Amino acid sequence: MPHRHATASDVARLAGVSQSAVSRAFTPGASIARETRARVEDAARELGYRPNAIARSLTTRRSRIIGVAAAYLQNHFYPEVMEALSRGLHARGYHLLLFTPDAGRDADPQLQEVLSWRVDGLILASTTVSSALASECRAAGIPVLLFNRTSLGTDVSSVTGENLRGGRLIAEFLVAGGHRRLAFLAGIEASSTSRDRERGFAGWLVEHDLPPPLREVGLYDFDAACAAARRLLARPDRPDAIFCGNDHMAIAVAEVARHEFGLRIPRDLSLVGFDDTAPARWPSFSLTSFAQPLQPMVDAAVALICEMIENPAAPTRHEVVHGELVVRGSARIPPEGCVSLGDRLVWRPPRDEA
Amino acid sequence: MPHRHATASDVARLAGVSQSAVSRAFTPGASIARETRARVEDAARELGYRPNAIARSLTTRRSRIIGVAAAYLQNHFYPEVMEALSRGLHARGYHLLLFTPDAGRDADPQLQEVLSWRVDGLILASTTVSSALASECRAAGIPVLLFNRTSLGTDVSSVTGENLRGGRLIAEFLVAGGHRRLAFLAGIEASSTSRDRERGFAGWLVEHDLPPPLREVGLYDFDAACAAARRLLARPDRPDAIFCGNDHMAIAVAEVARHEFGLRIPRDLSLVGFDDTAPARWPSFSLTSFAQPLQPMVDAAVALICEMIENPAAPTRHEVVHGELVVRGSARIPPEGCVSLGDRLVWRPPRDEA
DNA sequence: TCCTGGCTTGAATGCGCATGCAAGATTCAC
DNA sequence: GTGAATCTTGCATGCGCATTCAAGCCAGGA
Repeated sequence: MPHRHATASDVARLAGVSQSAVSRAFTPGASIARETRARVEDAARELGYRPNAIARSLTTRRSRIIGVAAAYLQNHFYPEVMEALSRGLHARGYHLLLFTPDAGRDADPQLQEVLSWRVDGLILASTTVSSALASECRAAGIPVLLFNRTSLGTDVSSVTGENLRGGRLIAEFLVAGGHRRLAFLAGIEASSTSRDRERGFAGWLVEHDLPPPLREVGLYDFDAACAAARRLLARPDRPDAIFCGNDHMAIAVAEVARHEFGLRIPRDLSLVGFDDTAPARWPSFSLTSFAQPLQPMVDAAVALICEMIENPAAPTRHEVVHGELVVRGSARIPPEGCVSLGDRLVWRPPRDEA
Repeated sequence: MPHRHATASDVARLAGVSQSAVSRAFTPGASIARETRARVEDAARELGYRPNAIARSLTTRRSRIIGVAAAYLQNHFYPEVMEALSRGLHARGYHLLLFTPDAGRDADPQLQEVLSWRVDGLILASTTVSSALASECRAAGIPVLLFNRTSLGTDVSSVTGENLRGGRLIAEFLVAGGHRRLAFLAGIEASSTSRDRERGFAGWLVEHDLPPPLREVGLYDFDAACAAARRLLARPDRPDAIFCGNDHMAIAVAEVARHEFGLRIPRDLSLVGFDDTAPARWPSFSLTSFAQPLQPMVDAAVALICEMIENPAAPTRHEVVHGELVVRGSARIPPEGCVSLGDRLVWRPPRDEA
């Protein structure tokens, strides 16, 4: 019953041309007479013909598919990334093969399958690859791009936000706000984002002869972050400001602080997040957060992966996309340094005119 | 520089067998001697061979790819659906080609491209197809499944939650809680979910000789829902209970009610949502919401699309997955009818023992 | 008129794999 | 020990398309 799909040969027969002509009619820039193309297009329309992307990929050896990994879609940040990525890649003629690795470890197992599709490139959001697989990809000429992660031992290109600077800035911001009992809520410890944010945060404090922050691990998970918040807030030397590794965890901490400990934010506790996701803007949270600008990051990723596809021999690159500390109501606001930027309030260290 | 991928012939040469043997070694159930398979596997390992999925698809005429559309990823519900779908399809050996149609209209334009990949099936979440394309798909033998939507004029299979019953139940719940000035916040008016929820809600009221609810449109969009909430709450005959077409909008309404109108929930205003997404469980919202059980819905969708692939001639089906009204703190709780179910409190109409 | 060069076109080929077919190898029953 | 049944195997072919190559066509210059 299911009608077979029309093939180029079917169209050729109807149009009275060769199969090659049909192929040329659907290949931009191919050598074909205007009139012939029109005849082919008519016939194609009549038969409902669309070139078979699979067959095309087989001969051209380019699939025009990008494998995209996204674990951790619970974090509002990533769905938005997916959507933007999808649009960006589409605009360049690529399709998007989605897979969801298990959170917290590298994407190897699922990656293997995706590689059998001879994807033109690989974008890994919130995951990493093993070095072994990364070099296998390099040998096979398949560009790999880490999004919002970098890889330690392995030389893989990446697009990230300013994790290090963000961490430093937040330390300075909280200290400028008068806080001295600081804490950091780490995400997944193996993740470069969590490490860099912490390194920036703790590093700035050390450099300024301030005690290192308290520390708990929230695994970038809501429930784990709640548990970490309970431990942190139950301490006799309860911190008066917490920098949370991302907004998702910051919201968890806010909930626990308010509803379980009866704390007022920011009077009793300042909270700063990272990512500036949609819920951060909801008045209930009004979260001060370091913004990773989504669209620029995605644009950079799309541009970079396309360059890598065109020139697989190019050296790896690490793009860092500039962000801002967006000031809202969840953390005490220092007396100076706030600047309005567009419709947002951002914070710049007062000594710094930049 | 990029090493070419090893092919079945390369492996065959190394293993001293024919290319057919290699193919059989990678085809479960094929007729091949245990020892031959071992030899092939060794050679394959040595060369880093993986069967080329594109070539395989070309010959088998099955791509083992499912096209998945997801607009509206802002709503927490859909990222979770994507993740579950990805896992479910993966478990059955399918891959997932993602595309993101423009919200609020049918997925036709992008669908055309996806069809050129000869996908084995199509799952559309929060979108629909035009009847024209739907019948084209049927003619081509490509199963189409709507997820969380149904299609009016067109005969396309679907998996939905109990939109109609949910709407009725919520009406009954709010009336049992003593409310009389009810309002409904619609999503996208063309969407079947919004229509069905409203039909259930308003229908129950009419049947019980109660006045129809006030009505505003929030387009399933946060900002639009905020604006709708402002209009609703500024009325002289302000409603004392609002049923919001989904949680995403309910949160918008909660924010406006609290932070712009100074209302207390549920003392001044009861709020009920739909979907029971993660934020509904956050204490700040503690949203009473009709749960569309994610995993059962996704399981049903995966099972259904697989059946449709195996039997393309089967008649269309409309699966409705049973849900519950989860009672939390955002709406006044009727004196009776609450039942605890697992770790949740759900509401059953008191007269009804089911 | 003849030749040159630019456009178009079709035939032929191959991308990498699965599979029908027939031949060869092996096993089993008798 | 023999014939039949069962397993394995390689050969050949085709999936639908892009692309190379050579041939055909036409316009323009000599």
